[in-house]
Amino acid sequence: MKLITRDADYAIRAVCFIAKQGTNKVSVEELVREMKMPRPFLRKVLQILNKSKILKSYKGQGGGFTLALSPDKISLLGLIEVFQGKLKLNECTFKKQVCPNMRLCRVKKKVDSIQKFVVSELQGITVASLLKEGM
Amino acid sequence: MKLITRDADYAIRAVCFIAKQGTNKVSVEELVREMKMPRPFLRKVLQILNKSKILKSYKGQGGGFTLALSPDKISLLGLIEVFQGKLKLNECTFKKQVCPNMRLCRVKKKVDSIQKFVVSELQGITVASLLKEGM
DNA sequence: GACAAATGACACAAGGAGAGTATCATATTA
DNA sequence: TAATATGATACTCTCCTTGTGTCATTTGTC
Repeated sequence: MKLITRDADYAIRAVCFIAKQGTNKVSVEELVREMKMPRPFLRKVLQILNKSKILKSYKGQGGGFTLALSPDKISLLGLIEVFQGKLKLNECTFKKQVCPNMRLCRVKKKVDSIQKFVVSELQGITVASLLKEGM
Repeated sequence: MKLITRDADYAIRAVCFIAKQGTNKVSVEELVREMKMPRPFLRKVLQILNKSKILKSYKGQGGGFTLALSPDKISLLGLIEVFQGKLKLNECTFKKQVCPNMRLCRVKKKVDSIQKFVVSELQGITVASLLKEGM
């Protein structure tokens, strides 16, 4: 059970690195050298981050990526959800057909509260806060 | 991201039902009728619960399953870990080769603390507590 | 003892998700 | 216009989830 999948993990590291470079564009080449990730996979990750408007991309010679948002506006939760969809620990594997008492289900209620905690924790961690402590 | 996989979910419901029947043996037939789970899959789930000494099985005519432990000794965490292995949210997808600063990694630290919370919450929910509130 | 009724032990299979690759199209700028 | 970036997209490979199916073994009843 992974809370953070590989692509999300790559994304976190890449975004932190890009954030550190400020307004300087960072190319895929640079990231590959620096972080030793598989090039094609990283490219896909960056493209997704671009589409979801967390990064801004520049094509052509001298192109690359910069942040599209300020580092304190990018949370771990946000990055995770870009790749894994909305964080849901509480989805019942049985839909209505099997489990008629969804509202009363104590298991679901407990998992709901766990989920709330996890979401709020992940929301509180921003790229800015990660950089501050020297990642 | 599922916290509780399907087999663990089946297990929780089956164990609760069996617990309600006290010392009476419960057969697969009965469980299938009652809970509408696929028969062969449920059989597998029950066999696993038997092997991990949460249930006790009785072969032959009139056989079935009873609890091997008292309901307050069976936690949600225990049931989940039988099927999904030790609950670990905090395993870094990068081992040492890529991520040299495992100890300093703030992401890992945060996830560690989230994991501790989740584990302790799930440990606190027992079959006894589920039954008390009328599952 | 024979038979029926239960569980035990496996081996197999379909489907999807995670992780990664490969190729061509498009934009930029020197 | 050629070189250098990213964009779009389709494909592969493997493992995990969610099952199914078959035969063996045990046990209670007639």
